[in-house]
Amino acid sequence: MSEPRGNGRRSPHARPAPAPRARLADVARAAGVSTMTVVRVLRDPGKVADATRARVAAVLRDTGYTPDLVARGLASRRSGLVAAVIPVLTNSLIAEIMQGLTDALAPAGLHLLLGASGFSAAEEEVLVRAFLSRRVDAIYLTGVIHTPETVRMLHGAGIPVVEGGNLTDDPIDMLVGYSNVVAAREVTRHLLRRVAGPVAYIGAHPADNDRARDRRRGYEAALRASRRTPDPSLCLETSLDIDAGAQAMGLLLDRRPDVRGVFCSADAIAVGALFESQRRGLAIPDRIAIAGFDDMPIAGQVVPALTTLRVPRYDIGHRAGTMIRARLDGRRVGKRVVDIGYRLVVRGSA
Amino acid sequence: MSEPRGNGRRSPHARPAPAPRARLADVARAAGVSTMTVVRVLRDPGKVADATRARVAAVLRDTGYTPDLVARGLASRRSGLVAAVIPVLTNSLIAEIMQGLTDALAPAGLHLLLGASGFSAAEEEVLVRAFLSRRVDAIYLTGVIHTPETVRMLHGAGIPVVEGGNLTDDPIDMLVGYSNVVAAREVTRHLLRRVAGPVAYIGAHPADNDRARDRRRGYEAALRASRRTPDPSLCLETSLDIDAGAQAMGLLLDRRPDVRGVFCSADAIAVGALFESQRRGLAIPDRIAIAGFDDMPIAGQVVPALTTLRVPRYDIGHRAGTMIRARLDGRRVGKRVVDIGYRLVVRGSA
DNA sequence: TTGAAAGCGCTAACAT
DNA sequence: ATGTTAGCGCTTTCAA
Repeated sequence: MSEPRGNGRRSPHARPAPAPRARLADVARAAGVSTMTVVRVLRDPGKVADATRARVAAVLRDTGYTPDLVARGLASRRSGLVAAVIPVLTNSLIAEIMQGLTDALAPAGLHLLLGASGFSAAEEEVLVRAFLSRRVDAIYLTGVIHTPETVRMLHGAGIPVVEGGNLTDDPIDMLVGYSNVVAAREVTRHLLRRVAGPVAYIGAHPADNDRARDRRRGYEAALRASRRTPDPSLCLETSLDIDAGAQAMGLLLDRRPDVRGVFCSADAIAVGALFESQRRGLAIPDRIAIAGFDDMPIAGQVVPALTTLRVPRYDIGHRAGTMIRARLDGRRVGKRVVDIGYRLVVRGSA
Repeated sequence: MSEPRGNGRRSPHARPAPAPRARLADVARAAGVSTMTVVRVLRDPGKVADATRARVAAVLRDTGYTPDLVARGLASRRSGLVAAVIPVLTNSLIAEIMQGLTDALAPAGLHLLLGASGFSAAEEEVLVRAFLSRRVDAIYLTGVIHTPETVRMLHGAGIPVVEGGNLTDDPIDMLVGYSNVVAAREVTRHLLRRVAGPVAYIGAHPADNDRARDRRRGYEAALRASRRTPDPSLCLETSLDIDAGAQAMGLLLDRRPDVRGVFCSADAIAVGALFESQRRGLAIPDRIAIAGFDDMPIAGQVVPALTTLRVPRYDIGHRAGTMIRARLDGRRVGKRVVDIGYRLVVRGSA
């Protein structure tokens, strides 16, 4: 026989003691039924007699009962939580993927637990361990580079895992991405066709970032395909933002005034490079051609507009969410690896 | 006497059955101690005899025990989860606030549960209800406009709440922000001093968005202070992105070719407006001056660079996280309302 | 220094 | 159509 609770709040300065939440047992007692009947009214009202249902519903309303999802999670072994590990929150690309993911998950009552690894596989491992401890129902990982321990834990966890944003031969489980190598090769090939002189590369640091790494590989592959040798003095690695892009472009122009084209591994970098070129009075694309990657909204607005590669980022997240839901619902996922594609967008800058 | 579990996995196609996780009781049994002793080794090793501690530690290592945070949450009434409700994930401003928040929370083992309301107070209410059901330990809300029901639930929940990004007379609990009205007035006043002709306003839709609403109010206040009357044909409301900003600027220029200055309620809009002006061959700032709000990274890079208002967005999130941690640790928070300030940044565009 | 017992609020499987 | 009985894996309180 459980007694009303709520006695003995601890802090003397506590604000007006929050009324203890009604539990299932409280509702059941007030309605004169068992907890199971309340549960049925909540989940499958058809199975309960009209009179009983009405009585229980009234109590439910009066008490403002809300289920305790923590308790439910423990009992049902389903937390209703999906975790995503991303490099940083402040990258608009990634943010769009997350928006797609949360939009796909929300209708199923699944909530998004977000962790930022700062582009570190080691930090990703820490987050994955913590999320598994929280018994998340599924995990989304950015990219395909992970520590062996991360992969081991994930295999052992027996939950759906989606890697996003790139392709790989041995995904942990499911994957939604596109070939960064091939896409970057295509952009670079476009530049090589448009430009007579040297074509440079400015990209993000590739450590623990397979997208950046593969984009550089694609650039180099395109050079070799056109019988040029990748030249280290034409390749810069920097941070993933506008300011860094501008600065890197300055460095490049100082070092190699003969450069005639630049492939930037991200639009943020490309836009910075474009502005720096403008500040130096270089005509785009005639004196120097610039191409980016991602097709961020700004790419279409800068003057001249940026030639870039469009990636369906929102779709990556949404598709990942859909695959996760399918698996949690017990359905088999036909294609565990989805190549979501991309498209070269030629504009004025190259 | 609990038996080893793990019998009877359901799906016939299930991948290699994940080994059942070790529980506290498993570790205790293997080490020949009680669960409490294991807990002590984990939390307060000094209180356990050396020999016992070594034995337990070895088992802990061998089994790779990780605590079940769901069970812990139920028993301790602390989920270790902090929820944040934001309008959208894809706004870089908000993303930086979230980065600050998660950076402040992570060291305390607190995880971020993120929900996107799509600028709808009703949707925010849905999310708050769901998060309370998850027994989150604290909540961060974007802005100061909420439904009465949201406020009621939050008051009743008895957990720390931080509203961020604006000021208000009656915060729900704690608040970290700055006066959008005063800040916008200052930017507009700057424009009015620099420009002879009409000064227009392009802003985000103000419904359920108090920051946008207040920035418009600040604009209008500055006009009145300089004895001008706000003119509806000079005020446009649109979406919060570059494309929308460009389009709105086009509309404005068609409608009021005499306009000489524009205050945009966000840098994203301002940058779009700037590009549209450039496409039309209008000199900035001589023919038309443009000012933004937020000081996003791009503001300093566009040519000419954007006059704008700098807001310490990362700090808003970080400070909010610090306040939440303080309260969860049982410390009293001295200033429950923090005016984090701002700074007018004058650059070439106005 | 160590342990036993009683929950936390819910779900699941099996009664009736 | 409704109820009963055991847990889920941990924390908490009280004892020894």
